[in-house]
Amino acid sequence: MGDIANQPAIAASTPRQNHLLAALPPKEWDRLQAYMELRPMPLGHVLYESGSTMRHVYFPTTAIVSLLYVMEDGASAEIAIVGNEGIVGISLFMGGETTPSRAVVQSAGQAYRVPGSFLKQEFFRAGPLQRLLLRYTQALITQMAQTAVCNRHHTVEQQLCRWLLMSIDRLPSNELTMTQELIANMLGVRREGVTESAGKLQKLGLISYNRGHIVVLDREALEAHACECYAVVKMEFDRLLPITMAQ
Amino acid sequence: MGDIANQPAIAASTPRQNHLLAALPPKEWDRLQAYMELRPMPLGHVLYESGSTMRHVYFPTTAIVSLLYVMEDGASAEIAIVGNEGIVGISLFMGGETTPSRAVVQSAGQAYRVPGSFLKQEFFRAGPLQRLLLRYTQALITQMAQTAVCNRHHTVEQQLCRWLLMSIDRLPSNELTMTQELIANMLGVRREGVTESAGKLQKLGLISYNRGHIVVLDREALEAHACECYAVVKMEFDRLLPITMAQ
DNA sequence: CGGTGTCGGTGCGGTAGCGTACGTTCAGGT
DNA sequence: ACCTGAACGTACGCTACCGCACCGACACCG
Repeated sequence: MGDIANQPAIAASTPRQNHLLAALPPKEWDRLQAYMELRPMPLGHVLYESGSTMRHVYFPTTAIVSLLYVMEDGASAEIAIVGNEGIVGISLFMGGETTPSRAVVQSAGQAYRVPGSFLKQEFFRAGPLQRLLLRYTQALITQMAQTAVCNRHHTVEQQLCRWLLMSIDRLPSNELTMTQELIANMLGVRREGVTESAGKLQKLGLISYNRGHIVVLDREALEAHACECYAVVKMEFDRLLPITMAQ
Repeated sequence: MGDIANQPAIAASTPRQNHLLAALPPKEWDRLQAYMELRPMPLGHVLYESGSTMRHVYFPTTAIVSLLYVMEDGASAEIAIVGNEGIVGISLFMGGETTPSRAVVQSAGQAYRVPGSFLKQEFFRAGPLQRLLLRYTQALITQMAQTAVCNRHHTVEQQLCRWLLMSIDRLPSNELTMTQELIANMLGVRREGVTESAGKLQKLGLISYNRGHIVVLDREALEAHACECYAVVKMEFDRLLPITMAQ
């Protein structure tokens, strides 16, 4: 549709599409810029494996990355989701270097890559970058906490609504490319459960989907259908990271 | 039993019982000491209400604090658990000042209280204290992430085992005072569910309980009964915070 | 000593989601 | 044009857990 109009040329990302990068003051920004490298993020690409040492951090612009925990028996569950509002690889500056979870590209796009050692060095200047990253980390913590609550108390249908909303919030349009099987992996439920819930949402006219292509038709109704978890996390992100500057 | 021998007098806490405080170098420690105040932590006491501004942080010594999310309909779920290995109130130095969750004393004891403004100031010296707190925060993140996974995939019985293990890890003995009703609130399940699982564990000889008094009889078997989540979190805490110094 | 409230045990119908299995529809390749 | 495989639909028995209701046991208190 209007995608081409919205994204001139082949939509080469600009760093400022990432909200964290956009919020940096000029001086911090200048130092960082030299080390940034734009990288393609194909669907399914694994940025970090569980327990592996991280060498880079990533600032997504158009890509969406899922933080996923994979259990011994192969079952999985999404811990959090990171798009152009955030950064992948917080454990680098938090001090642990690794995490027990996996970072995998959930929606193809692009991200800026920065060497971990350099970001760490910048982080410990204890300036605006540090404050920004810490605030983001707190927002991420809220998201994880709410995921725990949601997993405990809410139905698959509610969780699907939340997940769809969180995803399109991180994309330029109201469409996303994602099979029901993949969504099931993220939510940690059966594929059939997603089929059923998605079918229900389609019948209600909230979404339409077709072979891995999902369009959100009625965003407001979808919000009404979701559990409170979506709103709680969104409000907390807006509160902690009000710097929703030039996209 | 040997409790009296282990805890001379009425067990007045010493600051170094908290692992984070114990790990501080002398200089940091000296600055902090003047601002610390030992506080009793009665069962059920609410340290922070969801969304309220935090004025202090707490370093538990003998108390255990639960980070609990309470939903609109009154249902609840534990997000994480903090004992003498940690600190309550990370959002103060992370930058958000508040969180959408509640901190409530799950096991009575004591904690050292420090004014938030002072801790924040110390944190931004970007020295050992900062590094320590950030590492702890990452460990906490792992705990929350694993809670999300556990809520998704594991049975009440497995979760109960995990919860018991995490609790006694933070206490000097293998006993804890906790009704099944309270445990149910923490796990976000029905009281009857806890009754059933606890009864099973008792029949197996892993624990014994009586009117709010639980004794872990066979720790190893309990670990074997728990899901992998317990071990994952424990290993991550040990890795990130190896400073398990003088208790 | 008996009353009252907390704590725990049990039972029963209802249901969301699981595991499994098998079908259908569509896209893309040779 | 056909074949293959990916994506989605449907159905069935099963289990864990919920909501509710009720009851017994013990502890503390007047």
